[in-house]
Amino acid sequence: MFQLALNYGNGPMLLKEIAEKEDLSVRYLEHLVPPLKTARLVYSTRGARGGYSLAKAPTDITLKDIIRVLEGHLYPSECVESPEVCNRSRFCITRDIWTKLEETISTTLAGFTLQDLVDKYYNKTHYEELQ
Amino acid sequence: MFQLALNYGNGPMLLKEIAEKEDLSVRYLEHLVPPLKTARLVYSTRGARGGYSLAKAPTDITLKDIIRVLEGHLYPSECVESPEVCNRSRFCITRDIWTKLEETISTTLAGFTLQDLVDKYYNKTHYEELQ
DNA sequence: AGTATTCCTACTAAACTGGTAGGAATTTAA
DNA sequence: TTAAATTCCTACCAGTTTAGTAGGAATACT
Repeated sequence: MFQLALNYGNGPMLLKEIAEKEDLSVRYLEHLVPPLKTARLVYSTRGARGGYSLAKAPTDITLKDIIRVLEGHLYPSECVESPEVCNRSRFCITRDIWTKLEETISTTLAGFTLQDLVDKYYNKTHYEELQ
Repeated sequence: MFQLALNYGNGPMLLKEIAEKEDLSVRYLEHLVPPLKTARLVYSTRGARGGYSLAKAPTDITLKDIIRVLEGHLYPSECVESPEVCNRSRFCITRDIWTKLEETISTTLAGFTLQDLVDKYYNKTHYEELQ
């Protein structure tokens, strides 16, 4: 998603390019794509000259959006979302803590957009050029 | 640890009691104890009339202490602590985010002590009595 | 028609999680 | 001194998750 953000506005990007730049296999990346499409964070064009693009501006995609889609949840324990998995949920003190923890994780990740990463990236590059 | 905190000041507590109150097996609890001892969060007395006690006051044990001991770490990716696991660490933007995330998780958990849980517990119980 | 590329489904190997099991060591108490 | 209670140590195990690989179908451009 970071590579797509870097490429935003320049047409579709190939998995092959992303694979090279991020040192991952195309086969693996293919696996990550479907949920991102369902969540309408990216769209694809098939066939030759195809590829992937972000479906929204990098300013409008938070890391929370992405991680929720790729990892499924942000809580440290299932019981936060589904109290019924444990019959102690009703009065469990620890569960209150897990809930709090999910909130801060959630807030932290929602605080970063893809654009922030892009900006960081250019700052870092710039910084290293000055060394 | 919560049960030990509830029992703090009343001598050693049996794993059997904890197992009953938390609906876990003694066999499983036995597994959790050694790291807690090494970290000097609890101490034990063996043999008949033995059991476990907190090694410090509940006010002096944070949830971060406990979870670090039982779960080993708080970061979402190994690279936060060990940059060498990935040769992209040096310039990886995502790693900066994982580091930030670990910080907020860490801070949140360090913000709760066992005594806070005990207090919450009594408040809840009290609240339910009023229903 | 051929090539490039996404898309779909199945498979797999290693690690992790949440346990169970057997039995030795230690302490108290009758 | 023996029996009972309990922690302690080591080994094992089964299900789930993670991080992939693999084959080949569908689609679109040239």
